[in-house]
Amino acid sequence: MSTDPVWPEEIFTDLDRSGPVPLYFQISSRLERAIREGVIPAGARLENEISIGERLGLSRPTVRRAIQELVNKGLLVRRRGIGTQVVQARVSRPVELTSLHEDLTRAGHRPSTRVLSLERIAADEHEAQRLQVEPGTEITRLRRLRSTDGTPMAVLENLLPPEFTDITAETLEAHGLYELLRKRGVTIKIANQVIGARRTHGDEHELLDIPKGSPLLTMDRVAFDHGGRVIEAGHHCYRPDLYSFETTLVSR
Amino acid sequence: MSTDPVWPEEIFTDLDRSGPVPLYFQISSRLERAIREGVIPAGARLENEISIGERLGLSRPTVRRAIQELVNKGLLVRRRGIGTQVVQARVSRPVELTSLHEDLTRAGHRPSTRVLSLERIAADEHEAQRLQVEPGTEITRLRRLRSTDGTPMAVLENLLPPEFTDITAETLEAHGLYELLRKRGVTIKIANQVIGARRTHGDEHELLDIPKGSPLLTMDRVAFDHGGRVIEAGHHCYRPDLYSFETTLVSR
DNA sequence: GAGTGGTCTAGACCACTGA
DNA sequence: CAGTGGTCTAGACCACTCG
Repeated sequence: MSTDPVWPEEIFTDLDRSGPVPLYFQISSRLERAIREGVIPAGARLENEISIGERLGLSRPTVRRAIQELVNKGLLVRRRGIGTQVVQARVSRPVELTSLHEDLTRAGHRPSTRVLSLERIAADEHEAQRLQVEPGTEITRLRRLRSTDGTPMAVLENLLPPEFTDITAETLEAHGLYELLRKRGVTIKIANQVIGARRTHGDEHELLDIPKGSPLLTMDRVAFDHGGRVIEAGHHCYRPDLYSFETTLVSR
Repeated sequence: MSTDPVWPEEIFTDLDRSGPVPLYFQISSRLERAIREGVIPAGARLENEISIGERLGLSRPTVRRAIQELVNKGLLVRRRGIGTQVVQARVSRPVELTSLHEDLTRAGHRPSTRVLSLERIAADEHEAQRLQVEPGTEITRLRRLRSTDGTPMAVLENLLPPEFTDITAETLEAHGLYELLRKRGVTIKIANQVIGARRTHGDEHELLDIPKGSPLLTMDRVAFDHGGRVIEAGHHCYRPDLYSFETTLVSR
């Protein structure tokens, strides 16, 4: 009890018990902001779960769940018999279920997209397998060039199942694929990703303005809805000098 | 209630209420095995949480926690008002807080390691910053070649802080770095990773038996203990035809 | 021994879904 | 409407760490 594991009271004013936002989420998001802004410094110890609950008028499981969220994000470390501490390590944004377009916008950049091709085709064997449809099914094949602040950054190739054959190039140049899918009520529940590297093929070096045969960082993704249906299958390649994948791993 | 969301009773026999293994973990791990082995098929619906609890003599929060584990792993999908279903999509192993050596062993391969160099040096500015020590501190610099079934696969460069200056090349050729650290009671709590790509430098193409200037998949990692101290900083490069990073992402 | 997080119980009310 | 998961409460006992 020599150290004072407290924080400014005002972090947790105005908890809304009637609205739709869960209490544990209100707690964890405010706590996260306070940590990221340095209001609660790295290495600081939190109060124990029970007294936090008493101060806020919450039960221990609710407080505990809020803290668990930040433990999972790698912002806090809990140790039995010791307490809860703010992590010293700089935390990077995890690989999330978001699109490149959204990642860039959030990072303060202004992404732009050029649709290189947008075709409705009959799926060949390989494409049909990726989308889990019958070969010959009419699907959408899409190829885009994504730039950031005017610099070409990635070539995005995507396959879409039959239900999305009405997407137009104009909307794609303005809005990012995932944003369009969400607007149609399509929810991505799970995605499998494989990250790798290879040389440029075909016209990729011209599109990305790099030497022919240069290394590319690649990401292959298949996204599923709640029923296990494939929503989208993508093969993306990035200029490795402009893009990389960051993750924070937390031991369980 | 038309579908019968049940499973073989024998999955959950022999729950151990006195041992050190939490009940929720016993449930989730057995359930995971049953799903991975196909005993519970993809798309099957689970019973609701309350009746599972009654059948097993457990409270709802305990059952719920077990299910949540598998939702987080991407094996189950829960929807309010609907129920819980086994995911249809094939699930890949997530990027975990494990070493390459352990990943390979678990995948049934026989990794071998050649220690290329193992030096105790005074940290230059850049190395000191990565390990978060003072420049000039005596650290360990380590360079290894990791092969699988005889084929060279990755060049692993690591920096270790002063407390590990007594590690020998012999133990490193047999045991993998993380295994050695764990044996000394060192626990890695958090790691930041950046995955990227670049050309080969220096002698890397010779070591990996690929053309000079070929693409490499790279991973930079800094691992921390519970107190935020750096345990290890690594720069690894992999032959992209032999290695890639797989992840399953689950929407929150 | 005092204090911490880890686990577990037995209820409760609500929001959402489908028939 | 009944059934589902999402949230929340108010306790309890335990294992672990430290002084």
